[in-house]
Amino acid sequence: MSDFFSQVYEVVKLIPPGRVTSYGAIAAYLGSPGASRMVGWAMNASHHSADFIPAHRVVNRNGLLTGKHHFDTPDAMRELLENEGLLFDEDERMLNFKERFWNPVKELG
DNA sequence: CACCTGACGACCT
DNA sequence: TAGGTCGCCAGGT
Repeated sequence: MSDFFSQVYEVVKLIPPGRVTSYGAIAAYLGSPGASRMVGWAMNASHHSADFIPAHRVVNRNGLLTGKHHFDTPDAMRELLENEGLLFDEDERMLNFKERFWNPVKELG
C-alpha cells in the first residue's frame, strides 16, 4: 500500500467521526500540495475498496460539499455529516467547519 | 502513444 | 467580488 490512492484511503480512514478535512490538506500531508484533484479522484474510486472509506468527511477548503453528486443521492453526503453533528446552511455550506476541521498534517505529523 | 478530463486550490487579472 | 489560468497525476478514449 504505497501508491497515492492507497495512501489517501489510509488517511481518510483515520478521520474521526464528526470531524472533516479537505482534499488539499490530504494532498499536502502526502507531500503533493498540488495534487488535491487526485484526492477527489481517489474518493471517486473509493467505492471499489473493500474497506469503508468515509469519503463524506472530505470536503473542499470552503466547507462546501462539492462531492455530493457522487453519492447515492444528492443529499446523502450532507445527511451523513449531519448525523455526525455537522451543521449546514441553505447552500450546504458547513457552519462549524473551522471547529470540526481535522488537519492530518497537525494530527498525524 | 497523444489528448482529455476531473469530488481541488493557489494565484492572477 | 468574480472569473480565468495553471499545476497536480491517474485513467479513460
